[in-house]
Formats: sequence, C-alpha cells, structure tokens
Amino acid sequence: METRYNPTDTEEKWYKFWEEKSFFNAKKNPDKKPFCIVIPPPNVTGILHMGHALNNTIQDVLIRFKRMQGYESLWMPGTDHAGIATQNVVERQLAKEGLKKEDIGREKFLERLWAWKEEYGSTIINQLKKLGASCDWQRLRFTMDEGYSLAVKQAFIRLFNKGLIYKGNYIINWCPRCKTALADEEAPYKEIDGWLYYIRYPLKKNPSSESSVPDYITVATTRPETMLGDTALAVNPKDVRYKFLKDCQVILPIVGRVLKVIEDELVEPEFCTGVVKVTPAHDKNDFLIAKKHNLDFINIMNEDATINEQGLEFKGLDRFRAREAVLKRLEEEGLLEKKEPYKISAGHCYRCNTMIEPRLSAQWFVRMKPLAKQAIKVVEEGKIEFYPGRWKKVYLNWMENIQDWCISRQIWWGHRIPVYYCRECREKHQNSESDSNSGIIVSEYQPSKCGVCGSSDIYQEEDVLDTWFSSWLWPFATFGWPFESQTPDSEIGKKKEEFEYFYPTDVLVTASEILFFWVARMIMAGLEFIGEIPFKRVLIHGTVRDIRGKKMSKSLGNIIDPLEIINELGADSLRFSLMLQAGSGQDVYLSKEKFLVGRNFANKIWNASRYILERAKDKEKEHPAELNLEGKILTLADKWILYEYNRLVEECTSFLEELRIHDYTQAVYEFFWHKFCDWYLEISKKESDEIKDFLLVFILDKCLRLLHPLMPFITEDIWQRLNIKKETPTLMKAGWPKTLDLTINKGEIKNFLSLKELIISLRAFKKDLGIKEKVSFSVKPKNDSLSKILEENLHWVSFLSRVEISREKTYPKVVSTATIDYDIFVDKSLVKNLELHQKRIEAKIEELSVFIQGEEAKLSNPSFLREAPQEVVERTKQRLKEVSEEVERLKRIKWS
RNA sequence: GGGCGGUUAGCUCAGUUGGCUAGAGCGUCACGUUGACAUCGUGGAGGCCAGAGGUUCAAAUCCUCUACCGCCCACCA
Repeated sequence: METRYNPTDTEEKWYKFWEEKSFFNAKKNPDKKPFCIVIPPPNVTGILHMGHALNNTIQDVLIRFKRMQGYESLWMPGTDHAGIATQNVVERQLAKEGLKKEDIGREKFLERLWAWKEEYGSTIINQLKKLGASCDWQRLRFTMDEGYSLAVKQAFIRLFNKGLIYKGNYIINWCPRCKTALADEEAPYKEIDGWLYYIRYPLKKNPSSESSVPDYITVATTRPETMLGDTALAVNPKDVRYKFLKDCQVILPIVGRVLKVIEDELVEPEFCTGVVKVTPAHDKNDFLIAKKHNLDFINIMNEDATINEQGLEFKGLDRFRAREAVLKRLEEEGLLEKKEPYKISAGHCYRCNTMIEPRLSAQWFVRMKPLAKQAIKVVEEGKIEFYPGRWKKVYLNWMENIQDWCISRQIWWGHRIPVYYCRECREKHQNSESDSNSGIIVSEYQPSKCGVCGSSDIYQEEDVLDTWFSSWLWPFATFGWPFESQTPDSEIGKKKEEFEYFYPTDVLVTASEILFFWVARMIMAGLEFIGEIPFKRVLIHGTVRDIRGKKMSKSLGNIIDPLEIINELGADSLRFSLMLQAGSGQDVYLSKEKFLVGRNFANKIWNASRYILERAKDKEKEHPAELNLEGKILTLADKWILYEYNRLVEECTSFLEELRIHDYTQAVYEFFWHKFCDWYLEISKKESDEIKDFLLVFILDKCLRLLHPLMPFITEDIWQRLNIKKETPTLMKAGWPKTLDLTINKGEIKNFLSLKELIISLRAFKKDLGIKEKVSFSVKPKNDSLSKILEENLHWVSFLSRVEISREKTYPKVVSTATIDYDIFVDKSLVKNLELHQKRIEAKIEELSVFIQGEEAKLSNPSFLREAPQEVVERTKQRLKEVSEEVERLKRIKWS
C-alpha cells in the first residue's frame, strides 16, 4: 500500500465492480422491508453542479445505510425533459445555422430535440455515477419516455373528467417581436426610466344625486396607451375620499366609455392618487381584479403590439407610438394633469430584450383548492413530516392560499395536451361561453370522428403541458403507473406488484426552492391518483453558496465544479466534505479549500488501515467477523475503545434514522480520528497482546461499514483487503454494525479517562516548562487503586506522554500540576521556564474561584434548595466539593 | 406588504424537552519526525452566546420588544 491514498483508479474500479454485479438493483423481496427514494430528476440539459452533488450525496448516504441495514433499498433514477431549457438549447443550435424553429416546422424541430437528447441526455447520469450514486440504473426513466407519456395523458384525462381542469383566459408574458409566450423565468425584470402620467377622467353627476362632485378624478399610470382598454376604476373600500364616486359616472377619455367603479383591498390608498385604472386585458393585476369583480375584458392590441380596432383612431400604431399619440390627444383636451419621472420594472424577453407585453390568452388550468384539501390534511396529521420541521409551516401557509395552476405552455418540447377539437362543433358554439367544453374531446389518441356531430375535421391542441405537470407524477409514474389498463400477469402486472411493495416511498430529498413547484404538487398527485401519500418524509437541505454567501451560479462565475473536485481529490472527499459542512437544512458555504478536510480524512483512513494491515500481515489466520470475547482478557484501553465503539454505533444509527446526516458524519469522524487513531492505535503500539491484533481489525472493519455510506470507494477498497470472514462479496451489502453486548463497568472507563487526563497534563506540563528532552517525571497517584492502574498501563502512558515515568523517586524540591487524580513531580534543574506554567496555574485558580462563588451563591439560596430537583442540588454540591479540592491542590503547588 | 428563518471563538457552525466550568472543524501561535499518516502529531490562545426587558431557584435555550442579516411569496397603478 502506498503511503498516500490515490482515489482515481480506485473509484473507477469499484464502481464498475458494483454495477457489473448488479448490487444497485432492487426488486420486490418479501423477506425484506422496502426502502425507497425517488431521485429529483435532473434536467437532461444539466451538468452536475454542487447542488446536485449535495442533493444526491444525501440520498446515496440514506440508500446505502438502509441497504446495509438489510432493507431492499431502491433508489429510482431518471431525468426530466425540462421543456423550456431543452428547447432553448436546440433553438440556439438552430440559430447558429441561421434558422428558427418555425422555419423547419414542429415535427422536424422535435426530431432535432430527440436527437439532441439521445446524444447528450445521459451526460448528467454518467456524472452521477462518478459521484458514486448507487441508483438502480436498470430502472432509469425519462419524463417523456413512452410509458411516462401515457401517465401524463391519463393524469390530464382523469382530472378533466372530474372537472378539475378547465380552459380559461389568463395574462401571460408575451414577446411582441418573437410572437411567443414566455415563462416568468424567461422574462427577467429590468428597471428602466419612465414616467408616471396623471390623467383626468371626467365625471358626470348622477341626476338623482344631491351631493356635489368634482369635474374629474385623477388617475396615475405608467402606460397611458392602455387606457383604451380600461373598463373600470378601483379604489380602496376604506378610502373615504372617494365615496362620492358612487354618485356619478366616470367617462373614459377619448373613448367615451362609462367605467364601473369598484372597491378592492389591493388598491393602496397612499400610492399616487389612490385611484387605479383597471385594464383587465393588459395587466396581470388588473386581470385578477377584473375576474373578481366580473369586469369586461377589452383587448386593444394585436400580436405585434400594435393597436387593433378597439383603439379607434390609434389603430395600427405601435404601442409606444400609440402612447405618444394618446398623450398628445389628452393634452389637447386638457386631461393630462402632470407627469413625474419614475423607475419602472418591466419584464424583458430573454432572447431579444424586447419589453414584455402582458397579453390575455386562453390557457389550461388545474383547480387546486380541491386537491390541496387532502394535501393539507396529511401534513397537519403528521403523515408526511418535514425535516427541518419549520418547513411544515411554510408548506401549510402556501397550500392554504393556493391558486389555480396554469399548465399550458406555448412551446413545442413537452407533452402535447391530449385535447382535440372538432372544428364544426367549435364553430357552432363560437359565441357561447369561452370556457365551455363544447367541441373539446379529451383523449389519449386522436379520435377519428367527433362523438357529437360525426365530423372528422379534428385537430389537436397546439400547446404542451408545463414540465411540472409530468414531474408531479414522478413517485408513481416511474413505476409504470397507470396499471389499470393492463392484465395482472403481464409485465405491467409485475410492475404493479413492485409499485405496491415500494410505494409510498420513504424520503424525498430536495432543496427548498422547489417545495411548491414540485413537492407540494407530488403530494397532491399522490393523493389524487393513487389515494396515498407519495413519501413519508421530506428532507429539505440548504442552498450551495460560495464562501461569501452568494448563490453559486454559472452567470456569477463563482461555481466550484464538483467534477473538478472529484478529479483532484476523489468523490469520497467531495461527499465527505459536503456532509461534514452541511448542517441540517443549513446553507453550505464553500470554497475549494473546504474540500481538503475530506481528502485529509480519506488519507487518515488509508494510513490507519495501512498500519493495521501491516501489523496483521504475518498472521495467516482469518479473523472471524464477529467478536467473541469469551476467555479473553481485555486491557483498560480495549474496554474503553469497545465502550466508545458501542456509543458510536448507537449514535450513527439513530442519527441516520432521524435524517441527521451531518451529526452522523461528525460522530464517525470524531471517533475514527480522535479516539480510534489518536488513542487506541497509539496505545496498540505498546500493547501487543494477541487480542489487540484482532480488536484493531474488528474495529476497523466496523468503522469501514459505518463510513461506507459517506465514502463508498475507499471503504470498499480497504475492506476488500481485510483478512476477515466476509458474509458478502461487497461492503455495500455487508451488515450495518450493531452494538455489542458488553459488561464494562463505568469505573474502568473512568480510570482510563483519568490516565488520558494524566497524559495530557504531562504533555502540557513538559511543554510549559520548556523541556524538550525525554526526561523522567515522577507521578504520584492519589490512592492505591490508581497506583495499580498506572502500574498496569505504565508502558503506554509513558510512551504517549513522551516522558519517563518513575514512581519511586519524588524529588525533594519539586513542581506539580493539574490533574485531579495524580500529582506530578520533576527535578527542578531540568526546568527551563517556569513562568508560563505558573501563570497558567494562577489563571486556572482564578477561573475556578469565580465558578466556586457562583455555586456557593446557588447553594445558599433557599429557593434553589427548595425548588430545584434534588438531583440538581446534589450535583451542584458534588461539583463544588470537587472544584474546591482542586483549587486547594493548585494552591499547594510549590515551585521550589 | 404577507410568511419563515438567522444573529454563539477570526471564519463556518453544534448546542433536540431550561440544570455538569458553552463545544467542534477550519484558521492562528508554539513545539515536534515517536514503530500508519506533515494530507501528520502535541500543546496553547481565542466567547458579557446581537441588544434591552420579562418568566424562573436556574436562560445560549422560553416570552416580548429593538437592531442588523437572509430566504420564499405577492406587488410596485
């Protein structure tokens, strides 16, 4: 074995081994309990970034832990078609050829997309393999593969048939140059300089009204041209200033239309004049108000943002030209009161930077309230738990205010909405309600004839579904849902059995950003389509940030590439460093240096193992896997490490059960390095009894098991070298350690700890005194029993403290120091510097005196004695006694 | 504007039902090659637990307020 651990070859070798032997694969197994995680499917366009590394390491840790614990552990992998992102990639490709998607048409464009997916779609999957992800790759799914598409259609059809899907009008982001709808993410907000115009709307007094009203009311707007489509004015219901509006008619300037006056809480009385013009077809907020108050929607623009016939004399003008013309006309009529400079934030097309025009258009929606009802209930009742628990509140708060979900998208890459229209029926019902279902056929396949009129003039809906409409089915569609249409003994029938075995899944691991987009919707989908929650627990981890707290993103140029870390330091180092740094739900602040801790630890494991393996080399005998201590004599150190080991196993297991991965990581790190290596391994160099060889191998074996979920590669590599009886060909499937049945009394552990304390004191003392040579110190135990303990363990105590220890000789003029159970003496002539030690002792006395004062005050307080539990009072007294004794002892220290 | 968090050592964070002298890693300083490891070992320094009130025998921990920082959602006529 080399003196340094080299991950590169090791990692590749073992991953290949695992994959070839199908160790990642899981199937229905009646002898085992299932454990299942579905991966948050990464985008096919994605390349592995640090967020993926964090997210997937957590999942792999849990999956590997449960697998070792004997569960049938399934990690379901897959990728997401990521509608807009993927379409953009291919559109950009086309643009290089000077083409637009419209030039080649929908069919050819989709061919290009599939070709792209075939070539690049598995990039991220290969990167996940480098990370060590133990997914069942045979089950790899894609949100647009054949079976999955069927699931999406079925989901749509079922919701439609239940009346939970409807078509209605909605305001979308529209780029008048590209003539396409844009998602919010594609229309980033930019602040631009603009004006706030104050326009006077004339008032006409109702004949019946007695009170006097002004001639006009002033309204502020940044987009005066939209006034052509105004259908109302709105004021706050609490705003007493405008109560008179009830008694008059508001006349829309230029157009002459009479406007409704409505009251709505959304209107901010303090802002501008406190009166808002409502243009339902050209502003998102106005649209919402209009729906609430049943206002008319007047669309005044064409696709290219020129004014249409609703705009009277302005017809044909571009929106900005129209703005000037409208302002000019208002000014002429004396209706433009003033204008003020104003910063406007408005969406801009991510491609051509054209200002977005909010546009009214027909979209498909899911009614969410009925779905949310049960999804709220299961979380309230604790059937689904969030980790950390505070996310429960966030979830419930959102769910209780849920809005209908717009599921249609005007792009080509995605699941085309399974809706067909009969042209004849549509034409017949053209004038009926816009969201009526006449002429709409919802079907998995294109029908040949209209069921109502028999016409065969049928065409499919152009829009595709929002990507999340496929993702929300992920926990069951990946298993082959829907199963109903299949016979039970078919391939699909087996899939159903598997599904019933693994569903509901156990843990969902995700970042908080997609709690609403994805997690909440999966809960609703699970309950709606399966009648059962999709997962029992939701583990929400933090965001990956750079060292200064900025979100890691390509555009900021502050990313740390996980693949680079893997290449330089190994996947184990990456995984371990992330888990050590990511406190539960805490954001992770990373710099490249922070990954060194993992590399160093891997090297530590490597070298400790090297020592143990070399030590055991000449012993031919294979070690048994389990510990049999019958007839064996254990030293104090043996008992201590076994006792600590037991605690470790207990901690690791319960931390992992509670999804406290960071705590588990820390516990195993602390034990391995600072207990096993720093103490037991060192002691073992001086305690060469036969059982020691076995115990070293035994504990190493168990530590490798405990570490395996974190660092699968190095642990497998070393484990394969161990000369022990192995129950499986791979550490991946070796048993998770259980606590040992030990009878170790607390007194012995205490004796060990006091020797440990003695060693630390000797080291510090020696250093304080400026002694570098190996000299003789005299140690005087406080009682005979301690004397015996020291005698028995003298060789390693002396070795570890780097001093000779004599017990017979006490120097006449001596120095002594701070351990409770032992006094230490040294020949004064050896001392080079006493001052440092003196100072330290004095500081210690001072510190303890303050503490003593506090404890004495407590004990002289009658209410403390009366109210505090007896146990606490006793402990306080005991502590006071011990500390007082220590102070006395420190004070007795003589320097000459 | 609504909701949710955070503030503990120079930095990043533990501190789970209030009760042993508030811990760890990194960094820093000093010493050091002792039978695996300098990607190491050993020892040290470093904290009015953001501030102010309150509850309690007892508060880093519970409550209220203040200040600062952050996240999510909505909105900016």
